[in-house]
Amino acid sequence: MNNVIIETLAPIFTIEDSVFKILLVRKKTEPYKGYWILPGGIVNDDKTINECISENVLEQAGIDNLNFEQSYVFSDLDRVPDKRVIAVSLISIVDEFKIKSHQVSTNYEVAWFPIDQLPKIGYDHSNVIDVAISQLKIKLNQSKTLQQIFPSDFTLPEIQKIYEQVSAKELDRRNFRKKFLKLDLIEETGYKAQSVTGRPAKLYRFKQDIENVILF
Amino acid sequence: MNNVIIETLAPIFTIEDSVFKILLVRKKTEPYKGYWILPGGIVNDDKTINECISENVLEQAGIDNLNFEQSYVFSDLDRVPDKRVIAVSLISIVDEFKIKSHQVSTNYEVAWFPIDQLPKIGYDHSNVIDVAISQLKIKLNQSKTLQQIFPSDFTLPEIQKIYEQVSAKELDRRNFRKKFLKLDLIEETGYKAQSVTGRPAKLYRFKQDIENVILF
DNA sequence: ACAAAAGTGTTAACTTTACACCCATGT
DNA sequence: ACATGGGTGTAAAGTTAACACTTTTGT
Repeated sequence: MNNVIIETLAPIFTIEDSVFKILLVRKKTEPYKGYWILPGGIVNDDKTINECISENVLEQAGIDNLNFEQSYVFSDLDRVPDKRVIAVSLISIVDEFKIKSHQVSTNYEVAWFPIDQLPKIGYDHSNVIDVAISQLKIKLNQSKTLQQIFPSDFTLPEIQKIYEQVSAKELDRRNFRKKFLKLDLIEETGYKAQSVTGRPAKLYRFKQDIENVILF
Repeated sequence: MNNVIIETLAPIFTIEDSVFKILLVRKKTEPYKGYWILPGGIVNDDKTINECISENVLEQAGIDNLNFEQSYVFSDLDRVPDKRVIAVSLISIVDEFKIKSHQVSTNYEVAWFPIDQLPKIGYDHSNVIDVAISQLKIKLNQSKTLQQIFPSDFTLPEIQKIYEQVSAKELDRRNFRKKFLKLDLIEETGYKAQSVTGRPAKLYRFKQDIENVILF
């Protein structure tokens, strides 16, 4: 006998003003009515897990064309009340610009939360989010992941702040710059960022067809 | 409607005489009768995926008390003929000594194959094995993984050969030795390996409670 | 002119690489 | 005694780490 249901869950991350954020949707029905949960849904027999999560994220969060990478499978017997549901979690990383220009409205209440200021989370999704965050930090050591967050212009201080958060220690600005530039992954755009205060930083972009190298 | 079945699959690796091997079982029934496949089985609603794979591996391969780490989820619609089966693959790494002293006989035909000399493989398990091998190579850069393969004595040339296979390039013996010893993970046992030819190598063991560091 | 953050260069410490000879064992 | 593979040291090149002053902008 086999009453196992399989669902997908999508921790979707972005960075806004050097703050890591995750997208959550508010649950409209019991159980956990009013709580925030990850987008996702049941896998039917005519869909792969990638098709399933893409459709659910579009329907619930209004974002299309994301890339997903497998995070982890959660199979505890009591992770969903009264049913046996195994969850496959799939991480996506999206840039600020894509969200602002492409996210469409849905029938769901959707919001981005800083990862250290999460609301009340339903089911075992706190656990799913914790696992995804620790994997996100590992992924951010790869140049291709960084490129997903910064497909267009960025400044070196912005990137430095990411690494200071990921490694939880401060880095020397001069050494960071030297090391990063030596990798030969990025080039100056010739433009400068808008400075809020202080000297404006140079804007850089990733070169085309970069290698996926370990950064730090 | 939901006719999705979930199964576990276990690529189990060991190293014998510096050769990477994987454990396979011969399928006794159609489809793929006579082909070799990974141990594993259907997940019922009263088992986590870890419980499921542990029981299946014990029953089929006769090995108990393995540690498993998630590899990947395979959800292509046609990966199993006539049914919709999603597979969760879980890698285990086991040492030669444990196999020889603890593996018990089962009703299955079981064998270890060098990973570059695989037999005829059933279902999509070639693909599952390929994914597992590439992840195994990444894992072998961690000290804890190496310790799983060498819980007791080993020689430095043995370990060097592993890295030469993983990185597909030759390393200098003197530099390898210096770098590895400097990590302060291992200690001399005072004994020497049996030499087939040439000077016998010193035997080392891992220290207790080592850090899980990146090796190369 | 001042506050705020970005940009830049040099030196010392450390790590990595390249390289050749001797040692312990079995035959 | 010889063949085979293991063990050892040193010097040059490259990388990382430590450190302070100047520049550009907004107010």
